[in-house]
Amino acid sequence: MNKVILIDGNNLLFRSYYATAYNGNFMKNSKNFPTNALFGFVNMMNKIISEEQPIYVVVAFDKGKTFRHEKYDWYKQGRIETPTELKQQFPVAKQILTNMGIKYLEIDNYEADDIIGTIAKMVDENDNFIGTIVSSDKDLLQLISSDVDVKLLKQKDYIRMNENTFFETYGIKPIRMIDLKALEGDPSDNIPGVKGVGEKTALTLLKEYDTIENIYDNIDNIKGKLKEKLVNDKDMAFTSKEIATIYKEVPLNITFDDIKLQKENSDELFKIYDELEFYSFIKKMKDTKKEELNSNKEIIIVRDINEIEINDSCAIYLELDGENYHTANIYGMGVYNDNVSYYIPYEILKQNPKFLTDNIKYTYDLKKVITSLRWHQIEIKNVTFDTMIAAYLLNYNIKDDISYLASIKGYDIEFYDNIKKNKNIKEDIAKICVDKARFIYETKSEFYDALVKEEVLSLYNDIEFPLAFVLSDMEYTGIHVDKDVLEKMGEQIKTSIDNLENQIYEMCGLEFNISSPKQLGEVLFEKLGLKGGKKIKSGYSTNVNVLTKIKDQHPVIDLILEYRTLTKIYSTYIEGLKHSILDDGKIHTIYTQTLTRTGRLSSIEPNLQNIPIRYEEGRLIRKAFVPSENSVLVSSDYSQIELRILAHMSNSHNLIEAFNQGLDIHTKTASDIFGVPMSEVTKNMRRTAKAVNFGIIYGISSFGLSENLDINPKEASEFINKYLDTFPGVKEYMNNVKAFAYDNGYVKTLFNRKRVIDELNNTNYMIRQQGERIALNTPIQGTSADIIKKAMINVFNEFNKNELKSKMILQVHDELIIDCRLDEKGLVYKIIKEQMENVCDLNVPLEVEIDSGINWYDAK
DNA sequence: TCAATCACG
DNA sequence: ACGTACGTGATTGAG
Repeated sequence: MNKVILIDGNNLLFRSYYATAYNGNFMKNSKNFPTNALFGFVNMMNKIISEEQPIYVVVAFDKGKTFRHEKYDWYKQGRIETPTELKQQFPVAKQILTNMGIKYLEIDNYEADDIIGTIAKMVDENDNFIGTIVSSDKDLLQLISSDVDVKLLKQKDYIRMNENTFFETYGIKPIRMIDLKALEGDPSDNIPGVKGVGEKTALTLLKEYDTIENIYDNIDNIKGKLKEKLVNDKDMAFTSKEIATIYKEVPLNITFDDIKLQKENSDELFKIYDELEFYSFIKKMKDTKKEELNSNKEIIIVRDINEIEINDSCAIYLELDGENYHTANIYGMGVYNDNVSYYIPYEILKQNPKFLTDNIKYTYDLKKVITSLRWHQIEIKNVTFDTMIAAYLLNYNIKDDISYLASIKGYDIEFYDNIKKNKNIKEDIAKICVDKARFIYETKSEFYDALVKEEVLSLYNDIEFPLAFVLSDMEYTGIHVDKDVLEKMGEQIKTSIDNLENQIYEMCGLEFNISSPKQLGEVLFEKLGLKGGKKIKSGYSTNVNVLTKIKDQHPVIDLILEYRTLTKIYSTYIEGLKHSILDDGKIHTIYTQTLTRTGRLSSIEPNLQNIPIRYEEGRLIRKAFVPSENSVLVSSDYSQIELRILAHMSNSHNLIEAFNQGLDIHTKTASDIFGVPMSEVTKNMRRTAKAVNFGIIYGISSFGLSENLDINPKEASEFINKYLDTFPGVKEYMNNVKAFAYDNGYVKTLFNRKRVIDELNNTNYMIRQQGERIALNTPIQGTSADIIKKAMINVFNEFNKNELKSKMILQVHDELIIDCRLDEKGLVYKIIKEQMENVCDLNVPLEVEIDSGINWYDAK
C-alpha cells in the first residue's frame, strides 16, 4: 500500500508565524529577513518526513481569489491582511520544499484545502493508495474516509483522526463536518452558521437528522426557540454549508508519480539554511548524513579471491601509503554498490580479480588508480566515470583528498593526513576505503547530471576523461635522465658557487647568508648604502629586477645575481632532479589534471614544466634528459598559439590576416604601433611589441606594461591604444568578454570549459580589476589548454593505431616531447604535425615547429 | 607554515 | 587614492 502525505502549506506557515511572533518581535537573520515562520515550517516538515517515511508527499498552497467562494464577497472580509513579514517567507518555503525534493502545488483561484480535497479524492478512488492530511485546521476533517486520515496538529503534538476516532469524538460521520459548520459556523473562516446554535446543539441535531437538508425537511418535528433560530437563518445555513464544503475538482492534471518524494539537494539546502542562519538544521543534516554513512552494510574484508562476487557496476577507491603513486604501496581497495561492500586487501588485488577488468567502475582520480595498479602489474579496465574530473569541471574546490569533496556533500570521512597519523591504520582502512567508494557510488549520477546541466559533458567526454589515460601512460613511461651528466654539472657549479661566495664575502666585508633576502637586503642597502632599495613587508626587496637596476652601483651585484642563478640550478635542478630519478633510471612526474583554474596541467614531483631554457647556464640541464635506446627526443611546439586563439576568438580581421600571411606577429605588431614598415622594425621595437602582445593576453593594464618595459605608464598607455586602434576587433572582443563575465559570473573557453570569477563581485576595486584580467586571460589560456589536450589524445590514439614503440612523454603547455624510435621518426613527425595542427578548425592556421636531438637540449 | 625568489609557458 | 600583469612548482630562510 502506497501512502500519500498531504500537507496544508499555508496552515503550517501561518501557525508557526503566529506561534512565535510576539508584539512584532520575531526571529530574523542578521540581514533582518524574518525567519520565524520558516523555522517552524522546516521543523515540521522534517518531523513529518521522519515520522511518516512517506514515498509520496505534496504541499498545497493558496493562490489568488477562491473560486468556490467568489459569490460571497463577505467571505474573506473578516480575514486580516497577511503581514508582510509572513508573506516574505512564502517563496523561501517553496524553495526549501523544492530542494527537499517535495512537490508543492498552487493553482490560480484555489485554496490549499481544495487541492488537498482533490488529491484526497484521488486517493479514495485508487485502491493502491492511502493518505494522511497534515493541518491544524479542523475543516479538513471532512475529508476523512476509509483511506484517508488526518493528523490534526495541536500546540505541542497532534491527534490522529480516522473514521473511528472521528465518530467516537463527534458521534457523526466525517463528511457531516460540513453540516456541523453550516449550523455552528466558524468565526475564523467567517462562516456565519445559524445564530445561537453551538457545537453541542448542532451535534445533537445531526446525530438525529444526519444532514441539514433532512433537518429542514423535518423542521416541524423541532420545537420552540431552536426551531425559530433554524428557520430565521435557513439561507445562512445552506450558504454556510456550501462555503464549508471543500471543492474536490481542482484541475491539477497530476498523477501520483508527480508527487513522489525526490532525493534532496543538500547543496542547495545548506546554502538556503546558511542564508537563513538555521545552523541547527545544517547540523542536523550533517548528522543525518553521518548516520546514513554509519548505517553501512557490513564490510566484507575479502580473504579469498573467490569470495568476490559483483554483479553490477560499482565504485572503487584505492588507498595508498604515500602521496606519490609512482612509489607508494597499495593498502587495498574499497568496492561499493547497492549489493556489495568489500574491502579487498593488496594481496588479493595482486591476483587480478576479474571484476577489475569486467565490471563497469567509477573512480575518484582515475589516473592515480590505473597508474598505481600498473606499477604493481594489476590490470584495470572499464572505468567509465571519474568524480574528481567531473568535480573539477564543475568548479568545485578540489583539495586532492576525496574527503574534502565528500565533506561538501555531507559525508564525514577521515582525511588522509589524519589516516597517516593514526596508528591503527590497519583496522580503520577498510571502513574508510569503503566509505569513499560509497561516496563515489552515491553521488555519481548527481555529478553526471550536473555535467549535463552545466553543458560541460562533451568537454568531459571528449577531452578530460580520455586524457587521464593518456597522462597515465606518459607518467608511467617516464623520461630517462642521465645522473652522471647531472653530477658532473653539479661539481662544476658547486665550485663556482664556492668561489662566488668567497668573493662576495670579501667585497662586502663580512660573511652572511646570501640566500637570505633579509640579510642580503641589510648588507646591500644599509652596510654598503646602495640606493633604490624598495621596501616590502619583511625589509628590502632583493629580486632580480631590483638588483639589475642597481648593478652599476657596486660590482658585487653581478656576483650575487650569478650566485642566485647557480644556487637555483644546483638545488632545484641538480640535487632536486637527482633525487627524483627512480631505480629504472627515469623520472616519472605526476601531472595534476584537476588543479589549475584555466584548464592547464601542472607537473609535480618533480616539476618537468619549468626546466631551464631561457639562459644558457640553466639550459645545459636539458642535456641530462635523454631518449631510450635507438631513439631521439622529438619536441613539437605550437607557435604563438595564444595569439592565434585571440585572433580566432576576437575574429579580428587584421590579426587573422597577419597570421594567414605567415608574418612574424611581434614584428607586425611593432610595425603597427610604431607606424614604420616591417622592414624598419628594430630589435627594441620588436621587444616592446612582444611585451604588448603578452600584455593583451594577460588582460592588459598600462601600469603593468609600463612596469614590465620600464617605461612610464603614459607611454605604455599610448602603445596599448595604438594596438587597440590597429586591432579594433580585439578591443571589441575584450569588452564583450568583460561584459559576459560580469553578467554571468564566469567565463568560458572555446570548448566550454568554465571558470567562475568571484573576484568580479568583490567590493575592493583592485580585486575587481584582477577579476577582469582573469576574465580576459582565461578564455585564451584555457582554450590553448583545451587544444593541446585534444591533440595529445589524438596523437596517443594514432601512435597506438600504428602500433608505434615511440612514446609521448612530456607536455609543457604548448609543447609535446616524444621519445622517438629512430626507425619511426618519419611517421612520428607526420603524426604529430598532422594531429596537432588539425586538432580543431580556427580562423587562423595552427602551426607547430618540430625538432629532434640526442637529448632535450638539442631538440630545440 | 609563510613569504620571497626564480624556474617555465 | 589606490598599486598590478596570466598560469604554475620547488627551494630557502625565518618565525
